[in-house]
Amino acid sequence: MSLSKDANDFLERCVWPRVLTQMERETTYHALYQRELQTGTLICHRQEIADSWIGVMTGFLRVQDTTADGKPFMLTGVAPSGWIGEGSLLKIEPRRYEIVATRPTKTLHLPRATFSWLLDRSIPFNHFMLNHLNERLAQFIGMAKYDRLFGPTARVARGIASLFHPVLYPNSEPALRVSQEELAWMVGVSRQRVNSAVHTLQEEQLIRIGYGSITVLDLQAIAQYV
DNA sequence: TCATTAAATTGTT
DNA sequence: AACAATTTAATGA
Repeated sequence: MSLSKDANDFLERCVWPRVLTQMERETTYHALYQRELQTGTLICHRQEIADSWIGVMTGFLRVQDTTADGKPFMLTGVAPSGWIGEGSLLKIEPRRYEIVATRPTKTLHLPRATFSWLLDRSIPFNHFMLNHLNERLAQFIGMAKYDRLFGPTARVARGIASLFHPVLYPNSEPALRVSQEELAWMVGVSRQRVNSAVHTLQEEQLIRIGYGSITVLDLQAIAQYV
């Protein structure tokens, strides 16, 4: 079976393969395939039936929809080590959103057939999936709350915290490659506001700003920032 | 390895 | 939104 070394390293960092039996893991790994996307590539189109569960090895994905007047707006971002699209696999209906790579990105895909096969036979996989969905739900609820109650700096903090979510993105590296522009899209504020927000957060020793990257120094404080 | 250049990103108005 | 400054990545001697 011919997964790249990158893919194997990536899978070792993921949680769900660990809950499978040896046999299930082998079958699953055999079905996985890899894609490399250039900046701006649409990986999932709106209205199409989802055909795979998508893991981000490197890069960054933007999940977006468009408003009535045609302006795209970002729903969330997917950082490396995150998986997206399970919601569209659990039902058979057209996607309501589209997914775009915001930079060169490597993805790993688990085909729908294999995904369903795991759901049908593995209780541990179902437990993983429930937990995964629950964490994502909590994330969206948190986002809605912050949008209504707190100012832009807190929302930026919320956005950063969500990308460092230990369950959704079990990343080993402390630094995340995300530009301030990507953060701005994600949180729904201007890039200028993100710029000033990250400087405020840096002064408070909560994060460190890098060129095209953010390092979280105190995840606990970032997640609760008001 | 170093210097040069282009591209990306940040910082500021 | 526009512009300048800065950092990185790529290229070639």
